[in-house]
Amino acid sequence: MAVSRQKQTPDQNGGQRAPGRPRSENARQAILRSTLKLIRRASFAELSIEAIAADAGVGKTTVYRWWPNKGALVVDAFASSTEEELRFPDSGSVYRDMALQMKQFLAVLHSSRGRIVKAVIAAGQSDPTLLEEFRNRLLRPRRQGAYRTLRRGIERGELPENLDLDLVLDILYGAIYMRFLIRHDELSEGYINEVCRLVLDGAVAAASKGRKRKA
Amino acid sequence: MAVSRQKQTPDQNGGQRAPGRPRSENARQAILRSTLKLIRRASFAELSIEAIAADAGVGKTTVYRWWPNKGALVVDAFASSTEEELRFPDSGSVYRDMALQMKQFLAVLHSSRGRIVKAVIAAGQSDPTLLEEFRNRLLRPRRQGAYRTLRRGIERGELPENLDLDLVLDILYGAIYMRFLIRHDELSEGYINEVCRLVLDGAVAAASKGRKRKA
Amino acid sequence: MAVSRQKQTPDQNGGQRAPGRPRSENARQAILRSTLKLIRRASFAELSIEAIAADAGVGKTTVYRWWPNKGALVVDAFASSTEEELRFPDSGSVYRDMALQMKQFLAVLHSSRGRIVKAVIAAGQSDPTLLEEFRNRLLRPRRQGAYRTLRRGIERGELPENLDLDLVLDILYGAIYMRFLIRHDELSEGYINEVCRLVLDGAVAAASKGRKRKA
Amino acid sequence: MAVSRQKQTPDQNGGQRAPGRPRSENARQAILRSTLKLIRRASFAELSIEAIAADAGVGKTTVYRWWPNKGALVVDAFASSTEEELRFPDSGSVYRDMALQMKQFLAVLHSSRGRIVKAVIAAGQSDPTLLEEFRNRLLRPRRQGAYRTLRRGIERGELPENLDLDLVLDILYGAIYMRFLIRHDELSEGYINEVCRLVLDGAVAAASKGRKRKA
DNA sequence: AGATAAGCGAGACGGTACGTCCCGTCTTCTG
DNA sequence: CAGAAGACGGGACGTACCGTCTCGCTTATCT
Repeated sequence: MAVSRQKQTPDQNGGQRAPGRPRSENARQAILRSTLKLIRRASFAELSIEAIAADAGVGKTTVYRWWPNKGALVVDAFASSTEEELRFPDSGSVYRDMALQMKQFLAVLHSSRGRIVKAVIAAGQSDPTLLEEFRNRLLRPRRQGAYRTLRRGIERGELPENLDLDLVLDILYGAIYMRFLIRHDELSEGYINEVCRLVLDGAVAAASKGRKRKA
Repeated sequence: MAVSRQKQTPDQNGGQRAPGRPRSENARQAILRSTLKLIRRASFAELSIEAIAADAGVGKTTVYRWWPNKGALVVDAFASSTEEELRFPDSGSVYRDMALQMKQFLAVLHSSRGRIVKAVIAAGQSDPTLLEEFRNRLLRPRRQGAYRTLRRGIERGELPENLDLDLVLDILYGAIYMRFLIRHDELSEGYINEVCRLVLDGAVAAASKGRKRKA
Repeated sequence: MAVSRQKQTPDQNGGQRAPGRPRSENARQAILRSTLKLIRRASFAELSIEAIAADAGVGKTTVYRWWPNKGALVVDAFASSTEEELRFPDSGSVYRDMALQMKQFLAVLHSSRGRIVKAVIAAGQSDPTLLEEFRNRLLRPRRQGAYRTLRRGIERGELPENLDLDLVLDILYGAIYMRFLIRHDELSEGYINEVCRLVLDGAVAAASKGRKRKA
Repeated sequence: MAVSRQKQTPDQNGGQRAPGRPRSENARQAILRSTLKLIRRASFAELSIEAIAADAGVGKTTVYRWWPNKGALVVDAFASSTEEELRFPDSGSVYRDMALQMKQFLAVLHSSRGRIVKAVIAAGQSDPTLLEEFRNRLLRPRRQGAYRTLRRGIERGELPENLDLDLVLDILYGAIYMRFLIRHDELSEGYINEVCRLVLDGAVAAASKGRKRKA
C-alpha cells in the first residue's frame, strides 16, 4: 500500500515473513515526519535528503533503501498526511457536493501543504514516475469519489446521461490547478462557485444541444 | 525588453555609449541557443549552467553577468523563440476561433518546446519571479488576443454580455494545462473540441439561468 | 591455536560440550577460502568483509563473531594455507642451505600468496596486533629453522662463534623485503645468491677484524 | 617539481601562463600542512581527505584537483617536509659516512614522521603509483648521495672496484626497513653500526674471495 | 597614442549535496 | 543458541555544479 515498499509485504507473501531484520517502522515514520516538517520551510529544490536523514536521526542509506528519490518521498509523506481529508459529501445536489469538495481541496492548497502539491507537480515534470505516484496515490482515489458524486447527479436527473465524467472533472479541477500553478488571478471560493455553475450548466446545455443536433 | 538586461541599454543612456567593451551579442545568442538545445535533451533540473556555458563556448561568468538564474535564462530563451506562433484567428465564430487557437497551443505543447513550458511552470513553483516572467511574456500577450476573440463573440450575440472573460479563459486553458501537467489522460484535438463546446455552452446557459433567477 | 577462537574450544572445556548449536566448521572454512580467493583479486584495502561474507554464503555476523578484524582474518587465512612450505634443508653448507630456503621464500613471494604477505605487512603498519600475529605465526617458526641452520654452520667452522644470529638473518631477509616491498629493483635468484655471499662472507670478515681489534 | 602538478608549469610552457585563475599557493600549502598535522594523530587508513580539506579550510574538490589520491598527497606532504634533512656527509671514511646518514634516517623514522613512511609503504602495497612516487621523490634522490659516498670509498681503496652499489645499499637499508616494518627486534644506533660493519666488510671480503676464485 | 574601463574565455576557489560503499551492530526467523 | 539474512545509524568516498574569484586578453570610449 505504501509507496515505499519495494519488496514484498508480509501479506503478499502468504503470511510468511521475509528473512532478516524487518524494516523499522520508527525510522519510516521519522523520515516521513521530517520530510513534512522540512518541506514547509524550504522549496522542493532546497530540500535535501541529507537534511531529512539528519533531522530524522537516520542514515541516508535508510532513506535511499525505501524511496527511489526525493519526489517519491515527498509524495508519500504528503499522501500519508492527507488520506482522510478530501472526502466527497452527499447532500442531494451535485452542484453543492462538488463545490464543497473543491473548497476542501482549496483549503489544502492554501494551507502549508499546498507547497507540497506544487513541489510534486513541479518535480513530476521531469520525473514521470513521481507523477505516476501522484496520480495513483492522490488523484485516482479522489476521482473515485467524484465519479460517485456525478453519477448520483445523473440518477437524480441533474446531469445528462452519457456524460463524459473525466471531461467534466478535468475542466472543473483544471480551472483550480490553472490559477494555483500560474497564480495570475485570485483563487477563491467565489471562483469555485462560478466554475461549478458554468461547467455543470454547460454539461446540461451541451447535452441538450447535442440531442437537438442529432434530432 | 530582454529579461537579461540588468544594466543600462544604450538607448536609455541618451545615445551615449557606456565606456568599456560592449556586451557581446554573439555570446548572448550562443547562450540562448545552447539553452534551447540542452533543455530539449534534459529536464530543467538536469540542465546546468555549467553545461550551457561549455556548450556555448562561453565563460560561466558571462552567463551570470546577464541572467540572475537558470529559470530566467530558460524563459528568455523560450520567449525569444516563440514570439510569432500563437495568434488568434477571426473566422466569425467564437467556438471555431477559440478551438483553433487552442489547437495551435496544443501543437506547441506537443512539440519539443512543450518541455520548456513544463520546465518553466515547474521551476516557477519555487521561483515567483520566474513565474511572473512567464505570465508577462507568454501568458498576458496571448490573453489580449483571447479577450478580443471573446468580445467579438459577445458582439455577435454568441456569448452573453457581462461575461467574466478571465473565468472562461481559465476554465478553457486550465483543462489543457490539467492534462498537460498531470498526464493522466489523453490531450487531443477531440478533447479540445469537447472542452470548448461544454464551456462555451456553459457560458450561455449559466447566464440565461442567472437571468431567470434574477427575474 | 587458531587466531579466530575467541571463545572456549570444546577441548578446553574438559570434554564438555558448550550448550547450544556448535560452531559451524563449514562456515569457518568457507570464510577462509573466500578470503584467500578474494585477496588474490584485490588489495587488502579493497577487500571488504561484506564481500567475503557474501562470497562465503555466510552472515557478516559470523565473520565478526570469530575474527576481530579483517587483518586477523587475512593472516589466519594465509597461515592456514602455507604451513608446510618453508622448511630449511641440511646440505652441509650454510651458504647453500640459506640460499635455498631464501629462494623457496622468494617463490612464495612471487606466487599469488606474495600479495597476501604484502597485504599483511601493509595492514600491520596500522594494526600492531596484526603484525604480532604475523611475527608469531609466520616469522618466528621460520626463525627457529634458520637458527639451527646457522648453528650448524658455526659448528662446522663456516661461521664464527659468538655470531649475532638475528643480526645476520635481519640483514639477509631485510634485503629481500626491501626489494619486495619497494619494488625499485629486480628481486631474482641471482640477487639472493649475491646477498648470501656478501652477508655470510661479511659475517666471517667482521668477526676476524673484531678479533684483530681486540688483540 | 611538485608531485601535485598535473598540468603544465609556467616554466615548461615557455614563459607563457596557462589561462584561467592560477592555482592558489596558499591552498596548496594549507593542504600539505594539514596533511602532516593529521597523519600524526591518526593512521593512514583513518586519515580522510574530508578531514584534511576541512582542517585546511579548503574544498574537497581542490584536494582532488591536484592529488589523485590520499597516498600521493601524503608522499608529497612528507617529501616537502624532509627535503633537506637526509644529506650524506663526507668525512673521509665510507663506514663513518654511511653509518651517520643511516642514523639520520633512523632519527626520522623514530620521529613522528616515521608514521608517514610506514603509511606510504603500506598504502603503496596496493597502489603502484604511490610506490612510484615514493621511489621518485624520496628514495631516488637519496640514492644519488649514497652512490657518491660509496664511490669515494672505492677511490680511497676502502671498497673494492666493480662493486654493485645497489646491492650494497639494498642490504644496508633493507636491514633497517626490516626491523622498522616488522618490529620484531630493536632498531637502534648500535644495530646500525653492526649492520654497516658486517656489510661493508662483507663487500671487501666477497670481492677478495671472488678474485681468489677467479685466480 | 595612450589611458581607462568593461566584457570576455578560462578555470581555480570554498562549498553543498549527491548517491554509493562499507563499517560494525542489531533484530528477526530457521535449523 | 549458532547461523543467514538483511535493516540499521553512521562516516567517507569521489563527483557534479553551485556562484564567486582572479587571471590575461580584447574591444571599446575618453582624454
